[in-house]
Amino acid sequence: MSTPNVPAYEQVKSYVKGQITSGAWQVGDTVPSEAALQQQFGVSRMTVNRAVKELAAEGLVTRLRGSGTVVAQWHRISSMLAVRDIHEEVLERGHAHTCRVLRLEVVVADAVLAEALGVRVGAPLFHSVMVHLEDGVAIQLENRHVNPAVAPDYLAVDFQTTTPTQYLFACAPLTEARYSIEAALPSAAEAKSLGIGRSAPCLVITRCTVSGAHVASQARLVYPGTRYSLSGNFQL
Amino acid sequence: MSTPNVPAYEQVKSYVKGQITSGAWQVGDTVPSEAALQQQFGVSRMTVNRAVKELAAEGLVTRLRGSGTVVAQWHRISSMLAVRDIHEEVLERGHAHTCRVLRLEVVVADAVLAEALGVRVGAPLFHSVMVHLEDGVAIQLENRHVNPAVAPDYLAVDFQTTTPTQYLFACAPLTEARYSIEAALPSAAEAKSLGIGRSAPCLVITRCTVSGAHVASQARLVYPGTRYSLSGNFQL
DNA sequence: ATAGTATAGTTGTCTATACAACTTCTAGAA
DNA sequence: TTCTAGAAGTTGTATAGACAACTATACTAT
Repeated sequence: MSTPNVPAYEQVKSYVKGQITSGAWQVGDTVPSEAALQQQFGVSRMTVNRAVKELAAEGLVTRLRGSGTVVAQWHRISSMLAVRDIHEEVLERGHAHTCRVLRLEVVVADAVLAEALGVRVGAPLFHSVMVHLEDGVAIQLENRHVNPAVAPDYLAVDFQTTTPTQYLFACAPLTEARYSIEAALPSAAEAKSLGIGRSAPCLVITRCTVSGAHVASQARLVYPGTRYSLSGNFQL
Repeated sequence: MSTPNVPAYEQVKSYVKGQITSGAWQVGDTVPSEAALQQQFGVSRMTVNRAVKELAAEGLVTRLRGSGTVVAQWHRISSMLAVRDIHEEVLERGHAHTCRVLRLEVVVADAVLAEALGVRVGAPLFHSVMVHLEDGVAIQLENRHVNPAVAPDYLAVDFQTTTPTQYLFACAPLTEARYSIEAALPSAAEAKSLGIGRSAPCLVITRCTVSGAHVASQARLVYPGTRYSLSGNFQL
């Protein structure tokens, strides 16, 4: 090791990464074999293996047993897009988060809800509608249906101190989540609750969370487009 | 190894993952140490280390040297959200992708563009506006400014066969990308080009790609909300 | 010429060991 | 009681070696 502070495998990673990002190694080019890198850096094969394996996990290279390693086609333009708990997000910006509960009730599952939550038509479901405010400004309307089998005490939760997401996490471990993001206009009720016009475009996130064999809940999150945007970045 | 086909480290991973998703180990609980798991499974410590290290990379557990491993506080319902090349996305759905180029020209950088692309005010920039169609239906309007230093031949590209993203990838390796997603109404020109009304909400993705020292390009991608949605899912 | 076989090269996994870096707890000293 | 030093426990990194699984190539026999 030349520099004791930087691990050897990181040095190998940096080297390979540098060759790729500089354009020296083009897409489809073969990356030196582990044996070659081992000689070049004077480290053990396991160390080289770790370096290249991690690069493969990051999507920079593609490995094929018996064949070799090549520079990958798409350095994932896909990136981690965090859809986080609104409470934490607001707090992290150093602002105050408050919540106004508009509805908290038991409803009967219609065909659509029954299908989505995996219950029988006519089965009872918990339903909550609340507005989340950041420094007094409404930034999210949360319309949620909850499976009573997963969170039997949902109606008794104090949503001033606990968000539905937090409570559901505590009730049952999450095993799967599906979501979609689209642009849409708010319904009349949603517009009124958010204090925006009916023609104001909104980001609508629909999220369905699964816990084991049960669908835990389905949520429709409406964000006024003028007050909220998702952002992310991607490096290397 | 009980089953020769499944690697030992995968068995350890499955075990730990199962304990977490079943709720047996709650958030904050300590995960058995590598030495304990080593004894339990009768494998070497390196194998256990790989298993738990990968779980940490996946975000299921948090590790702290000297202290131990605990079940992670994953309020990050984060997931890979793929913002992909429109061409491939349409082809993958088995549909036909066509493209209508509306503008392809040289413009002079104003203050905003100069700042975004890291060039001087007044410097020349390439500007393209095109509509992408899926089976003849407009699904994306792409408004892009390109740094000539990165892609000097941008104006000569045949965008019927090559998308700007593909061409820019070929020109210069991507090192960084920033993007944001918001809901907005289209401008009059955008609405006309997409064949939608001015009051139709749209998903707007703004993306800035960096290649080495240069900002390669900045793009504004407008998707009609009624025809497009981003979706993803997250497991385990 | 073609098909099958052997061989070299490459990656995937696993072991046993070693040391370093860090945290936590405990026992002893002030 | 309070502080400090040390011991024990835990994770991070690295090594040398081994075998398995797979690919690609070259060679041989038909």
